[in-house]
Amino acid sequence: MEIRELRYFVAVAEELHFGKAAQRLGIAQPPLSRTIVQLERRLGTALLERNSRKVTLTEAGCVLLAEGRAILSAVTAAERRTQRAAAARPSLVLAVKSGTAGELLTKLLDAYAAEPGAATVELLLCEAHQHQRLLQDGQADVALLHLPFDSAAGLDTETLYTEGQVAVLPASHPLAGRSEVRMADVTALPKLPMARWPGPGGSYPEGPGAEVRNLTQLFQLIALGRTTAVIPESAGADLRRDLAAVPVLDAPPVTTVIAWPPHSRLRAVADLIRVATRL
Amino acid sequence: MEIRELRYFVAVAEELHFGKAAQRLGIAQPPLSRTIVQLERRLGTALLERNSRKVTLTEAGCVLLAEGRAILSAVTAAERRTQRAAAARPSLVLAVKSGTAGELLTKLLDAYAAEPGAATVELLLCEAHQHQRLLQDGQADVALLHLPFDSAAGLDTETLYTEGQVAVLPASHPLAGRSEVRMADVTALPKLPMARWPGPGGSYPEGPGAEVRNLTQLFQLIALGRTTAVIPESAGADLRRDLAAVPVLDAPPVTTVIAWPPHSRLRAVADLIRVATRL
DNA sequence: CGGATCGATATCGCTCGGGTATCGCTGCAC
DNA sequence: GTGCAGCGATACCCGAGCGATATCGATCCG
Repeated sequence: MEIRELRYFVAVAEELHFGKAAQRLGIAQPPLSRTIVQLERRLGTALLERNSRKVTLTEAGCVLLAEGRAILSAVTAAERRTQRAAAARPSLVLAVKSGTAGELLTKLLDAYAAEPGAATVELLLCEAHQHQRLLQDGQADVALLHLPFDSAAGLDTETLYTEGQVAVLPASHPLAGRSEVRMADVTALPKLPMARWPGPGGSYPEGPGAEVRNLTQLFQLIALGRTTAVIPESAGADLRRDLAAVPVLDAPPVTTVIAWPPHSRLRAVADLIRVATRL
Repeated sequence: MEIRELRYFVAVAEELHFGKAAQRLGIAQPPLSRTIVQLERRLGTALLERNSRKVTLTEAGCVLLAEGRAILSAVTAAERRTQRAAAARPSLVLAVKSGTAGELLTKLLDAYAAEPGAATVELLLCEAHQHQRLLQDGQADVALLHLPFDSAAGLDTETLYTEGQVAVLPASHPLAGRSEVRMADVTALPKLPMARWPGPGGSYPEGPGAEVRNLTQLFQLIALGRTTAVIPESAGADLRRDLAAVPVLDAPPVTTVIAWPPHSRLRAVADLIRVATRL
C-alpha cells in the first residue's frame, strides 16, 4: 500500500464522489478510479460500493478510512518533525489551552530554561480539544492537558498534579458566601444555567447555558449574571473582583498531565518531561 | 513522502550500510542510494552522514527513523485490519499474556458472547511486553494488560480493576506462615533472590535471581527453592500445594486495563470494551 | 423517452523506478 | 607508500505505471 493510494482513497471516502475527490486532489477522475480499483485488488477487498449514482463505504472501507487518516497525519507529522529536527537551533513546541495552568506553566518554563542545553520553547496556544490533533500531525511536540476533559488517547502522559474544582459565581450571588457547595447546588440554579463548552467535534452540546470558548468569555458572562461554571481551582485562582469561587466538594478532580506522542525521540521532549515531573 | 521511500530509509537507517539494506529490500544498491538522496531533497534535510566507509544518522534522520517505524507498522496494521474487516464472519483478536487474568477473562468472554451480534473472539497468547506491538501492527484488536508492568503508550485504555500483590514462596519457607509481609522482607532474602522478568526490549535486567518468562516456569523455580517473586493477587490465586502466597502490604497496586488502538472503529471492539467495563 | 450525471474503460505519452556497468573515495595491509 | 578491497555515487538504459483525454454505459429525472 502506498501513501498516494491512501490519500486518494481517503479523499473519495470523505467526498463519496469520485469527481469531487479528483478535483480536491488536483487530478482527473479516471486515474483516481483506476487507483482505487488497484488498491482494492491489492487488499483483496471491496472498499466502496458504487453504482453510477451513489458511492458508499463498505465495512472494510470504513476501517481503512479511520486507519488511513491516522497514517496520513502521522506522515505529515514525520515530515514536520524531521525538518524541525534539522533546524540549527533546537526548538520545541508546547501546546497549551490559553489561560491554562498559569503558575505551573511559568515554573515549568523557568525550570526547563535553566537546564543545560535547553531548546527554545515555543508556546502554541490552542482551543480546547485541539491538543491531540496538534500532537498527532506534528504541529506540536508536547502538550499540557486536563483530564478528564481532554482526551489523551494515543498519547503518552505523565501526571503533574491533581486538583479540585470550584464553582465561579457572581460575587453578589447567595451561594457566593458559602465556604463549599455540591454539584447539585450549582446545577440546580434555574436562573444561572451552566455554561456550555465545545465538545471534541467543536460543536456545543444542547442546553440553556451560554456557549463559551475560553475563560475570558466565561468570566464576562458570569459577571453579567448570565451563566455559571465549575472549573479547576487553579483556573479560578485570581478572579475579577465581581466574581467569587466556591469549592465544589463532589466535583470530579482534574488532573493536569504532560502529554507527547509515544514514539517521540527528541532529547528536548525527554528533558522537558523530566523537569516537569520533578516540579 | 511515500511509503516506499520510508521503507528504504528505515532499512538503511537500521543497517547503516547501503549494500546490506539493498539486499534486505531485494533491490540493487544504486536505486536505493538515489531514493535516499531524493527523500533528503524532498525534506530539504540531510538524513545520513556518509563517506565511503561509514554511514551514520543525523539528528533529523534519528527522528525520521522513529516516526518512520511507527508509520510502517501503522500501514501493515491498516492492511491487516481492512482485510479482516472484510471477512464474512466478524472476528476479533484479543491479546493476553498466557496465564493472566484467569477468572476475569472467562467472565469477559462469556458476557461478550451473550451480546447480540457478538463477533468470534480469537485469543492471541503473547509474552510480556508484546501487547503494544501486536496492537500497533494490527495483529491484535484489543489487549488485556497490567499497569504499571506493561506500557500502554499510544493506546486507549479503560480500567477494569485494581488489586494488590502477593509474594509467592515455598510452602516450607519461614515467611510463608505470615499473614502479611513488606517489600523489604522479600527483597532482603539472600538465599531467595527475586526472579527477573524480561524488560520491554526482551532482555533481562542484571541480578542474581532466576530468569523467567511465564508463571509456570516461575512456580517451578520457586517450588525448587531457587527464587521468589511478587505477583498480582489473582495470578497467585490457585497455587500448587508446595507454594504459599502472602500479601505484600507496600507493593504497588496492579491495574488490569483493556487497551485498544486509539482510532479503532470496529463495532466489535467497542462492544467488548463496553461489556468489560460493566463487569 | 431524451438528456444529464457519474463512474468505468481505452489509449497514449512521459515520468520515474529498477537494473547493469563503472567511477571515485577511503581505509588497510604489507 | 602503494596496491587492493569495500562501499557509495553516478551514468545510462529499459519497462512499468501514472496521469491526461476521449468515450462508453448505466442510472435518475423531467
